[in-house]
Amino acid sequence: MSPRTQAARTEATTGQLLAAARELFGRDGFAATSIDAVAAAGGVTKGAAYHHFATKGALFRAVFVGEQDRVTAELLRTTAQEPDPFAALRRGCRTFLELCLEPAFRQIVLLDGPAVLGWQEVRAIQSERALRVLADGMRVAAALAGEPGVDVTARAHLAFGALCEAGMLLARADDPDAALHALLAEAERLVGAMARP
Amino acid sequence: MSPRTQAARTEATTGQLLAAARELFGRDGFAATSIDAVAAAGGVTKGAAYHHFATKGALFRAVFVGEQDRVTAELLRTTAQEPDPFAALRRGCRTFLELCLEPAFRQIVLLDGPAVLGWQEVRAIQSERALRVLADGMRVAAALAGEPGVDVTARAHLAFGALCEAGMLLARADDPDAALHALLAEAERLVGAMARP
DNA sequence: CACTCTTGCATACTCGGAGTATGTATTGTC
DNA sequence: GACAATACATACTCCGAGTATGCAAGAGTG
Repeated sequence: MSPRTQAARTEATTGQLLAAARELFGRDGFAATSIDAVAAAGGVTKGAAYHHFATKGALFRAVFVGEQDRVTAELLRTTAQEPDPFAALRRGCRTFLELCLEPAFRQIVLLDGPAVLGWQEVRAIQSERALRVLADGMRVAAALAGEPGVDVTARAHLAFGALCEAGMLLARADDPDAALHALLAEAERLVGAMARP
Repeated sequence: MSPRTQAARTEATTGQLLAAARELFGRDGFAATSIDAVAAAGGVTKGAAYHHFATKGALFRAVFVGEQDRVTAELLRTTAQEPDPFAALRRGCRTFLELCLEPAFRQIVLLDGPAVLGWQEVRAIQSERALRVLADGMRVAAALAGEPGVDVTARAHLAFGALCEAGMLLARADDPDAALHALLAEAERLVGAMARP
């Protein structure tokens, strides 16, 4: 190997580990995935994993945050093109549900996340990410609908919970495409209703 | 001990185990609870536990089903007194959120359930219980609102997801009573909106 | 009411996986 | 170039899920 800087080594190793962890956690779930397996899949040993991540939960947390960042970026990207706040909310629903079509995303974000990290931790992570985007969107929409300055955090949470459930429901549908349309309609209805006074 | 019938012995032992399991799973979570601990708390040994429950997951499943039955019974009891379908739906929201005030209920039903049993299994269990009550209520309400025969399963799921999220949100509120009122208002709004065309 | 057969349960294991201790090589600093 | 710090590997410990086996106490049959 060519000599590299420490930062580069760390970057490379954690990158391998995170990629492998996202793969295995996403496919087999947190409980059924061992650190050894992740390390092996990442081309390193358990020692390396424990050098960079204090615990198995910490590794999972990093993967979880990565997924959250992905959703947030997607949400910001797709909704930015919608000038109308309500249209942006609907577009956000669609983006989120489309992400839920990935089994790994569902497993990590919707199933294991809360159980492994605790709800409080998950909430803290999401508050600055997807939930923030949703709440911001609802605030703008509420202002447009003639109810400015209202506190939308609770509404955003409820709507988010509904979206997560829709995502899981979508997963096991016989015809995902048809289900996506039906659930999307319901979700848009719901979010729209929540965003108005 | 006085000589007893086999059925009575089984009944007693599984009862002890389920009570202890509900206590420990509810307090420490599934992962942090060992079968040994449950058995000890129930006054028996691991052997007894594994005689009646094939696996740790099976024991958890039994506890989970017990909680689901509890919710369902409570929902049926409290909503039965409401003559108006919409009032019954609102009452159901209140009942559910009040149950969510119990930490053990949240831990078992909302946090660990999906991760341990898988979403599909959880859905199957709930479909004949709480979700059924909610869907039935929404069907009646939809019929009253002039949209009879509509398929409300998707809506019921979304509303249920929102309620679960509200339950978790309620848990960490500084003032649970005030939060209960605020969230209840939002939840009733949401369920009401979902139940109408 | 003997005699088996089955069921309920305890004790004694195996084994895999999370976390730790320690050694070694590589990089960064003076 | 010596010393420190960091990145990583190897070799453990230990706990807990699941298994094997043994035994005792109902339950069916003559």
